[in-house]
Amino acid sequence: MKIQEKLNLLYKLLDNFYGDLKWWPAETPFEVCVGAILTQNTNWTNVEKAIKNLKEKNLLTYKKLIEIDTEQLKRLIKPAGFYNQKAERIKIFCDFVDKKLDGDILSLKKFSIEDAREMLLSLKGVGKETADSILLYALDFKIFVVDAYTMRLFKRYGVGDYDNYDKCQDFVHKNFRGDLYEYKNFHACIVELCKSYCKKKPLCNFCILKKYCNKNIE
DNA sequence: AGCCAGGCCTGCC
DNA sequence: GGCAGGCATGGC
Repeated sequence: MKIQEKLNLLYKLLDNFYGDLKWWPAETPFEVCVGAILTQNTNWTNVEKAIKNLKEKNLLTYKKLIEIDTEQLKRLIKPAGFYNQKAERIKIFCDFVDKKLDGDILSLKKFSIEDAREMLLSLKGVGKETADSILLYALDFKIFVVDAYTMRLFKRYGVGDYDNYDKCQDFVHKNFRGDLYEYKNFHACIVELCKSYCKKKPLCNFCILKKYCNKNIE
């Protein structure tokens, strides 16, 4: 089977297994952005606590987050870890929304995907995965989000051995026949699958899928 | 008790 | 342009 077919089949398997994971779990595009920064190298359950703290005080707008004292912001997002860096990154991001986007993150939709990505990447604290998560889940740009899970999974399934974000993303862009929703759910399924993957458990989701996969592919 | 989580920046080379 | 080291909390 061709690699391209294998990649598309992988998504079908995941979609059959998990269905619509309804990513990103957030009420507004702005919340997606804040969540994307907070979740950097951090368990999502910890991020939820931080988001909850912000919501309880009605602080989840760029204006409120610009106004708030940085030390107080640090206390509120503390559960998400790396709170010193993340507080600064959130401040920088909100400043960007205020000064460059006229207060509306959706203004980025006026730009080409390349330009919008460039603008996000220029912000300190926004790397490729964070930028792409914002582009895909907050702005509905059709771009594939790569992470460590993705490259690991692709290697294990034998659809390519990538150790490089751009090359892996490029591979998906060229070979995955999915619409916007499927781009969103593909990444979500990969994360969901890999989170539950454990070497010690013989019948974790990964193994079940792999068996299913082997049976139906080869 | 130790390892990991939905990364990114800096400072080296 | 690649790569270690630092950042910090909470769950298992």
